[in-house]
This record gives sequence, structure tokens and C-alpha cells, in this order.
Amino acid sequence: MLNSDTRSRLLQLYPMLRELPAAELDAMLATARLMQFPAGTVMFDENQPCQGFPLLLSGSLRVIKSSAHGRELQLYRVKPGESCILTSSCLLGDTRYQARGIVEEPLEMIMLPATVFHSLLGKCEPFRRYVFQLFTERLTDLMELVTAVAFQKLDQRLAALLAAKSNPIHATHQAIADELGSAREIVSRLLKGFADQGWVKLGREQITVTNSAALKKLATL
Amino acid sequence: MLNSDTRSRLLQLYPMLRELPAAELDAMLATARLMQFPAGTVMFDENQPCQGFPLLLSGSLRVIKSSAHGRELQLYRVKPGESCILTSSCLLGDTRYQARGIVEEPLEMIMLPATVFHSLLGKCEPFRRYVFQLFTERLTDLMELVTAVAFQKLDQRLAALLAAKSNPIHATHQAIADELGSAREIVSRLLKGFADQGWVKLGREQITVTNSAALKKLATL
DNA sequence: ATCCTTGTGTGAGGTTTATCACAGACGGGC
DNA sequence: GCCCGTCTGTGATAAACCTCACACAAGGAT
Repeated sequence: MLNSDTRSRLLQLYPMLRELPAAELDAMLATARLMQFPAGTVMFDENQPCQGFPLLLSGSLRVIKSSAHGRELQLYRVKPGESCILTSSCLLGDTRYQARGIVEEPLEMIMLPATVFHSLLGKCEPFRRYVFQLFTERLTDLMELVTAVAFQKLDQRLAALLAAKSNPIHATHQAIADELGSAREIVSRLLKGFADQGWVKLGREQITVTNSAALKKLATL
Repeated sequence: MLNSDTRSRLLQLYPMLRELPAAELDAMLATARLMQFPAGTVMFDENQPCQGFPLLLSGSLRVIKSSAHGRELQLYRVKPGESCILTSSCLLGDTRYQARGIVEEPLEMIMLPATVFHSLLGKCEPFRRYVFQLFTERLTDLMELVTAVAFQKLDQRLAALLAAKSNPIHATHQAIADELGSAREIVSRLLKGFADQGWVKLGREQITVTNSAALKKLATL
């Protein structure tokens, strides 16, 4: 059961829930519990079965694939107001996770049991619309990711990443390499190049973008 | 309106349609028309709005992304019994295509108008399940594609492709390169390597796999 | 048969990215 | 302050892939 503060935050972040019939909403929330996880927690891993449908209240989750040689690539990030589409996929197809989910910033979330998820999907048009919407967004993201990985050089992808983040960026070069699916040294060298061009300023665990336009231009070349 | 032969083929390929109430099914089929397209037809292209929801009866469609420099990469293939999830995505999100669809083998299909698609989704559980199922499958495929492109060497991806196709394979090296998102010369050279190993026999527009196990092993290394 | 289009083989040279190895820099904890 | 783990810079080297260039082969059209 949720306290009223949590409940109002939930409705704030997930407007579609407000469209549910009051009875449905109450029934749903009765099954819900607030859960918290510290940064670094492995929420799920490849080949694990799925537990339920999460609704994020705060924090963020990185969904990644990792390679045999210790490298990794971020598929997407889940933020408050979203849910992990991979989980929906597991629940709908009754399959197992095909990626790993790692807590990035400490996470607060509500977990809906699989049965509730299925019943909502069957009964509630707004919920269904929400899930479909998530699917289409992720699909679009993934298609862009594929083409970026296949056709773009790393400097372009790095530039795009830097331009997309809020300034200044707090991250290690290793973390950025992991997001891009590359190696730390490459990222360091490319960043050095950007710094030499005067596009960014580098500090320990910090990158300050000073010429976002130049980065974006490189990214779309 | 469809003739009875077409209708029975449709029900054969799409069992979920048989679960629809008879009235729904008839209403749906009343709006449907059989369409045919020769190989090479561009069914849709990036940034185009979406026309309707296709149900394939025969032939196949390649969904690809193309790069600025003339290379292309196949995202997935649509076969009879399936539908193009990208189209569903467009219809659901009311967005535009983010890829190109090209007829590979001559295509016969039924096109459902967008309005019918939406109403079926709202009313018919089997149809909804079918669409969700498609989404999860494509999502899984795309995630595998991303990791393959990011982490696997081209020889591994080529080996996987060869092992997956029905033997003997009828295709040009260029077509294979386009499917993998690479260049023709690389594919030719790698194929030569496989032939030297005795894993395949090469002919004009034809590749005969003689050691599928070896290819699969390389692919999963 | 000859031409012509399309597909294939192959070498040389360059770019991009990965890998290994290590040195130095920074900052938190003691 | 000093130590020590983490983060960053950088060189050398190699692997993978791309690009260009061109020769040759196969098969259909005339």
C-alpha cells in the first residue's frame, strides 16, 4: 500500500493513470509497493525471468548489452515517467530478459505484479495506449542506435552524446565509453581532440561543453 | 472485397483472425483489397507518413536504413504471416517512417486502413495480442542486431547469416554486404576465406554451405 | 560469335578503432 | 601532510575494415 505522497507523485509522473476508472486505480495501487535500490544494483540480467512491471518515481536505470570481451553498450536509459519496455516485452511474450538493467541514480519505483499488468492491458485503454507509446519510442531509439553504431564514426557519436547531455557533464571517460560501446582510451583521445578545438573543457570526471553547435554539426555530418 | 481463395489464405496465415467475432472479421475484410507489388518496389521511405496496416500473403519485404555514403543495413525482413511493425509504430504514434521498405520477392498483401487498425486494436483482444507479439519480436531482433553490429566481427556476422539461410543461397555478394551493412569487397574476401576452409562452395550468385557447423561455431565464438 | 552488363577476385594503401603498457594527476581518507 | 585508489594522457603496435582501382568471368541479348 502506498502513502498519499507517493500516490500523488505517481499520478504526477504518469498522467495516464488519472484516466483510469477510480476503482481500477485503487485496485492497482492496493497491490503496489514502493521499492528503493541504490546505484549499481543489477535490477535484472540476461536470461532471467521477469518479475513485474515497474513504474519509476525517481532515479534512472541503464539497460545495457555486454560483450564477451568485457565491453558494454547502452541500449537506452529509463527515467521517471517511463517504464522498462524490455520488461513489458518479457511479460507479453512470456520470455526472458535479453539485456541487463543497472541502477544509475538511486531508484524509487512501484512494481506491478504481472497479473495486474495483464489485466490492466486487457481492460484499460489509457494504460494500453501508454504501453504502445513506450514500445514505439524504444523501437525508434533502437533503430537510430543501430544506424549510429553501423554508420557513424565514434567522434560523431561522442559529439552527439556530449551535445545531448545537460552541461556540465559529470562522468568518467570509462562511463562514456561504456555508453558508446567503445574503449576508454579512444574516448579520452577524442575528447582531447575536442578540447584542442576549443569545443569542450576537460576536468576530472567533468566535461564542460563550450561549443555545442560545433559538436552538433560534427554529429550530423 | 476479397475472393474466397484470398480469404482462406489470409486466415491460414493469420490464425488470430479466426478468433475475431464473425461480424468484426467480415467488416474488416469488407474494407480490404488485395494488392501486388513487383520486386524492387519502394513500399515506404524515411519521413513518409503511413498509409495503413499491411498483412502479407506472399513475398517478402526488406526494411533497411541507408547511410549518407551509399551503404545500407537491413534491420529486418517481413514475411507472410507477419506485418511491418514499423507501420504499427507509425500508426500508433502518429509519426513517420524511420526506415525504407523495399520489396524483395514479389509481394501480395492486404492493406487495412488506419481507422480499421485502430478500431481492431481497441475492440479485439486477439488482434491486440498479435500486434504486441510482433512488437516484442522485433524489439528482440533489433537488440540482437545492435549487439552484433557493435561487438561482432564481420566474419562472425557473415557466418551467422550464411548458416541461417536455406541452402544453397542465391544472392550476390553486394546483396549480402547490404544486409550486413558492409562493403562488397569485404564480403567477397571473407567468403573466399570460408571457401578456402572448405566451409562453402562459391558460384555466380550462389553460395553452397558445406559445413554449417563450422560457420555456426565461428558465429558464436 | 560478339558485345555488354553484371558479378567476382584481388592488390595496395589508408583510416579508424582496439589493445597494451605505463606515467602522471587528482582527490579522498587517514 | 601523505598514501593510495581512481582517473586521465599518451605512445607504440596491430587488427579490422574501407576505398579505389582494375582485371577477369559468366551469361544474356543482338
